[in-house]
Amino acid sequence: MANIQQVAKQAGVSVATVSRVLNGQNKVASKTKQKVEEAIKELNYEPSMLGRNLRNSESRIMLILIPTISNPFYFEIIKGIENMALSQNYSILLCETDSKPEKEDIYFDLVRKKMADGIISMDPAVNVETLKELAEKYAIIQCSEYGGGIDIPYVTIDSEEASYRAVKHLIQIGHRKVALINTDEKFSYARERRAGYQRALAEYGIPVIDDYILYTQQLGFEHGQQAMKKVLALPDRPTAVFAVSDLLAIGALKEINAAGLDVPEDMAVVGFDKIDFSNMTNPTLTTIAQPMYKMGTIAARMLIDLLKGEQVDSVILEHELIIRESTSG
Amino acid sequence: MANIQQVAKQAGVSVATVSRVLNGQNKVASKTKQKVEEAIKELNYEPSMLGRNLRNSESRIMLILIPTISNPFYFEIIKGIENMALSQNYSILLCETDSKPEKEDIYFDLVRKKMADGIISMDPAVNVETLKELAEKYAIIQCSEYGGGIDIPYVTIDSEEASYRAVKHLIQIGHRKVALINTDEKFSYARERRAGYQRALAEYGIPVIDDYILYTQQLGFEHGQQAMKKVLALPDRPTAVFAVSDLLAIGALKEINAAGLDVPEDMAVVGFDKIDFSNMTNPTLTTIAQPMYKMGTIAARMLIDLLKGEQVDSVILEHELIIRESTSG
DNA sequence: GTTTAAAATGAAATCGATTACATTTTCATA
DNA sequence: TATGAAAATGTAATCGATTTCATTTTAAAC
Repeated sequence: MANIQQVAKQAGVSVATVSRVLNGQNKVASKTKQKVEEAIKELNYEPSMLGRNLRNSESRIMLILIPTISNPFYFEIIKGIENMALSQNYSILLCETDSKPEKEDIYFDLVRKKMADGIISMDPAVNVETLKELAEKYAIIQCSEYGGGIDIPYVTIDSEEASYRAVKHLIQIGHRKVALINTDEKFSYARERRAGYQRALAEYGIPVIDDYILYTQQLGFEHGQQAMKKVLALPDRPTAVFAVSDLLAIGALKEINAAGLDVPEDMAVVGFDKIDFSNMTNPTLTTIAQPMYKMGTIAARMLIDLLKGEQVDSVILEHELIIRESTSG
Repeated sequence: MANIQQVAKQAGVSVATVSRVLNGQNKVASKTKQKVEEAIKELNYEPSMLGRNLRNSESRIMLILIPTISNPFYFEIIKGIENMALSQNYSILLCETDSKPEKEDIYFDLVRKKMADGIISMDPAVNVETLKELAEKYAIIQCSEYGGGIDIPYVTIDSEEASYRAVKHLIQIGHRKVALINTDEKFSYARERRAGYQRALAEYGIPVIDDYILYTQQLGFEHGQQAMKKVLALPDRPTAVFAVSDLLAIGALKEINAAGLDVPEDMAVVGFDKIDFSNMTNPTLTTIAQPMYKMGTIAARMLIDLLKGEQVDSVILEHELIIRESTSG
């Protein structure tokens, strides 16, 4: 575990010269450079990030805030973030909040303590006040989710429009009784997706029936099952259902199967996110694809720019309706 | 962004005293302590991990090496690791290798550069030579996977026994033609699972048919589909299949459905891992449950102990056969 | 009021790098 | 050969904490 002093001694130069060789920018005579490189090799020297980071007042770590790692929705985004980060010599600290403020706080502290340089938040449940406050002093990007009305740069898709298209698709293939399985409207995307749902209905002159709109606490499989149970129990049963996440939709799928009904014959289903598993179910799931990998790379790029002190603007990416078996018998 | 000097000045004490208050162990007069705490509050001071880490020659970060984040198998393990790590003031750096040595190397470098204190490797494809070399200087734990014959502590289950039980279950419910969808036997667990498969067959006097053993490159859904295609095309078609991962099994399930066959009537299926999705398929999947959360906490505990310089022994955990619809009509 | 041991506190070194500034070397030119 | 600018290198401060060792303060015992 040699340090820069020892390398300098071994090469017969000063630490400044070794540092210059290490960082490459400054001009060092090629003969000197060679001596230093030999010394580095001989001593098996690896520069310590601890020293470098302290001196540079940075950690080269970005913190990724997600509610839970169990939702595959985040996979591709994380991959995108990771690859961009890696290419810029950043590492990522993956942090599950479980949507709990206490855990959130632990992670925010990491930034305050300079363990991480900035945050990419994908947690819709994040404490908006704290985030806002934090954003005044630290670099923060919101990814896929964003708290409305805060001045923190974000990258996301147009949820309202995506939802509108999903529901329009259902109407166009003949459905007029469309249920919506939504989550808590404290989340902006939930409000937007309901708005899109209503816009599609309105466009075709279909009245909104309150009983057709279900709310779940979370986006998981079981919540989809429970919501679907209620849908199936409705007196005037819908013929189609749009769930705001694939996991919800897959839960609904399972429940419909369990009730002995056929998808899409008796009940068409549309999900949201295009997670890997949406293609593994039987039938495969019609869903809205978000450009997740790209979203990840952009979020990471934005954070890095922010850290460099550059001006960063929010980005809205394209989405796509993927029609599969659950809406096309 | 106050530092310890400013706090000391504000409180009218030396930095040593502030440090002592911060770390709590040394005795500081309660009056002094109060002064310091007030100064900390007034200046909104947060100790910098950069300074602390340099001084302590540690990063308080552990590196988690996984082949890909796309396999839900790792979820619970990661959660286990994270919670244990958090409780001991460690953070985790999640690193996807994509089973590529180049990416692996980038992450190994993080340890060499003291960006991370140690490694929990869950990557069976990891370069064993490099790992062995690294283990001489750094703290490393193998989790769920382990390269045979290396002197690196691991936590895992008894794969041979688990596989034996899975196949025995199939035999006991009446199957004598059991296919095995395995992965590359360069992985120790693949060798062990084949051994367990053979032991079960042998115990019931069933000859091993080479054609019934399939090998896939990876553990993913598509690989399960492809392997199942081959199984279904066999002249003397098996009546049951044991896949060494749930994703493979789910791929197989899909393929069997696509062929118009019924599970478990025409083909019983057993998976391995008990990922969340194994309960969302139709039919639900019989599988081997590994105590993943526990495995994660133990791995983290072991790494922390290793970092403290303590002696650490390998651990083998219990597994459990979960019988569900795919083997019980 | 001394004496003395224990408790509290402080001064300064240290961890391992980077970098501003000072100094030395090189080398083209007069 | 002397000159001076440019290039190369070195010295030492710095980042922000912890900790050893020395010093001062406290308080108990006589």
